[in-house]
Amino acid sequence: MAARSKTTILDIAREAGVSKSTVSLVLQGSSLIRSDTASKVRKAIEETGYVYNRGAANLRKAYSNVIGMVVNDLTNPFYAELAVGMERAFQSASVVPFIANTAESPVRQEEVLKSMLEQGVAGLIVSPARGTRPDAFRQIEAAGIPMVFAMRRLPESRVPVVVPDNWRGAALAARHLLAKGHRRLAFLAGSPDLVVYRERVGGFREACQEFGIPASDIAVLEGETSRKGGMACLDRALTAEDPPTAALCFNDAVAFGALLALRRRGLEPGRNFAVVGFDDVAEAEHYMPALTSVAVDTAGLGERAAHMVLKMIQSRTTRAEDHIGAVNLVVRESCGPDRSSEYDTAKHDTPQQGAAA
Amino acid sequence: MAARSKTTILDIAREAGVSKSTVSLVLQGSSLIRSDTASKVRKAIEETGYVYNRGAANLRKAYSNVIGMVVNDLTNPFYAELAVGMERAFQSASVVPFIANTAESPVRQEEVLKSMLEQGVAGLIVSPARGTRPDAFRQIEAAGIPMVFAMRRLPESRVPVVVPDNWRGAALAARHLLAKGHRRLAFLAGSPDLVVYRERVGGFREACQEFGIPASDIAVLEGETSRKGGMACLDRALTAEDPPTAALCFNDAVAFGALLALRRRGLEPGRNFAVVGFDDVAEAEHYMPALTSVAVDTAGLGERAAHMVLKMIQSRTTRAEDHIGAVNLVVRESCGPDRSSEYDTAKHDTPQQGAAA
DNA sequence: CTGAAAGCGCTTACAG
DNA sequence: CTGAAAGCGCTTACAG
Repeated sequence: MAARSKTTILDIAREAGVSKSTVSLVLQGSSLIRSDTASKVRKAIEETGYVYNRGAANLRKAYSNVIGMVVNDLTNPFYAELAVGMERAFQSASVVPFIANTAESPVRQEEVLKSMLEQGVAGLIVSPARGTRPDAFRQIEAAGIPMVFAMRRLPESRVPVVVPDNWRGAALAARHLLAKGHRRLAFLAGSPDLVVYRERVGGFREACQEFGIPASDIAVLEGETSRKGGMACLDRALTAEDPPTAALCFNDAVAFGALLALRRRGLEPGRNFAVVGFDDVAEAEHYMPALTSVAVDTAGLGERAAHMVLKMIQSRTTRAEDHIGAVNLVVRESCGPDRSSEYDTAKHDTPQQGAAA
Repeated sequence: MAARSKTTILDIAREAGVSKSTVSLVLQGSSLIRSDTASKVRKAIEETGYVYNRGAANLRKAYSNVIGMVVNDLTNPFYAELAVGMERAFQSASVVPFIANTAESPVRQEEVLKSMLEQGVAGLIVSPARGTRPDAFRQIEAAGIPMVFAMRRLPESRVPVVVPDNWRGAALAARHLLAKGHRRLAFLAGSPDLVVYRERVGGFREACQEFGIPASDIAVLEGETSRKGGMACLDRALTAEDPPTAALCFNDAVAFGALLALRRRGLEPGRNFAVVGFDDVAEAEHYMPALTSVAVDTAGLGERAAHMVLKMIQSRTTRAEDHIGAVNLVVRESCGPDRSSEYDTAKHDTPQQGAAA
């Protein structure tokens, strides 16, 4: 009801019997102010219910304490976990992260970016929407605002990225399948417009090659990177004349879809067909069967990205070294009997031989 | 690299050969400006890469176009869906929603709220963190900032809320179970510090009473409202001496946990034990077995909340009428053979009789 | 239709 | 240690 309170530092200066400069100084925790003066001021602040106007301060100081995170699909638990990691890192630094969702729309992304720019963000973490044009970030870059890409990179961009080691993760997963004796493999869902996809397929192909699998024995099926896409891809894979016996999925959502499609066809995942996911979202562990997946330490990557922008802001640069996060394969039940072992990056530098059935 | 570009309206005024008032006017789309003057100005804006400084504008105009959404757990897909609904509504109005996550921590919530306040938000949508103190929003209220609570309400608060009809949803679900012949029921997870919990348990109890079930035959088990909590609660329920045959779960996450625990004990959900969830998150449909759940139209509720604040801001009030959203039971497989019917609110105003087995 | 002037709430040299 | 003054980038009456 009350009209928006308009208490300003001038009011509290009057209240405390000092000048507004003094108030400003105590607000900033300056050591120039005598402690009894400071507490007098703080008392006045308390009593009047004064609210600091950060916008006015930023206008004068010419920098802000808000950092934007723009995420391509908040509905995917994966990105929510990423956001949580970023927030954790920002919490200690006294910056406020604001999250915005683009729902995988480049148009929406443009609006969101413009808002953030106008709002005067000090830095940006973005996971670009699918189909983002190369010049979508031109204005941000022209303004010299520190930015890092998380989880996704743009083909020819010089913006620093924080991504998992997609290539190796996929290779790890494929080797696992190959070591279990599978010789006809499929890669399910995704499409080449995503760099991630190209990396994952690359690792997958490399591993197959190491095991001497002819290219004709592997199926790379494009499709939506969702549960639905996974179902569709699996169905397509199985209708081939010489169908695969195992699949590496673009991500966990796709894997869940594949598992479901298998069940619908009366096949038992892990027995009749092996599936591996990618990302290792929280749900993977509790799925039925529990999903073997490539863990990427999502929240850790989020934190990393956060620290990266923070550092860039501090050192006034828009460049930084890419961070490629370690991955490891978490073996559960979706590829057959649980051998209760975790294959990690280190152990899998080289392909596992001699495990062909 | 480039230092933050400092182009101001004064620069573009000079560039276009007009006064800065004129520039400001075209920026606001005023019809006072002749169209050729306007296009001259727009051209200058284009060329200089000018970025509107919304902070400065807000300072002068004394209002802002940002609305804060503070959410208690972004990791729960349910809240992500809610956020998506809100964003959809804001997209048309030219306001920018900024999402912040409190991770169910009242301390974090306080920080976030303070930030939003200092940032000068025009309005707020919040889903209060668990354990929020009654006076947590005092400062927001004192400042007269329009605010609505979404999904959760605080015991004695006068802040308008947008929530689903928890009571009826729970009653619907319980009647479904009772109509299928179950006579020993359990309510799984949650705790009375959440108003939602009290409402859902209330509806559950009411339905049981309608069917003449003695209070001694129903078990209300408190617990964490997560997958893990669901597993624990189900285990506890089944170790009772006269165990229940069906359970209504606090939410879908709990239900997924219960389903899993059932499987672990060698029981088949839907055959040996019936379970119903609450919220009907996207995953419910694709679960194994597909989960019968109370649908609450999450995104719709989010939109509703968004429109509510928008309207409050416009009419300069902090009061509005509560919105209690309709619910309906989506019957799938987790309570036994799919009868491929949907029970909706209307059909279930009264309990279903005569279906006892 | 357009320009000159004041002011939003803060911070920052600059004196004292 | 504290006060008076200028200025951050915009908008808004007010003249013309």
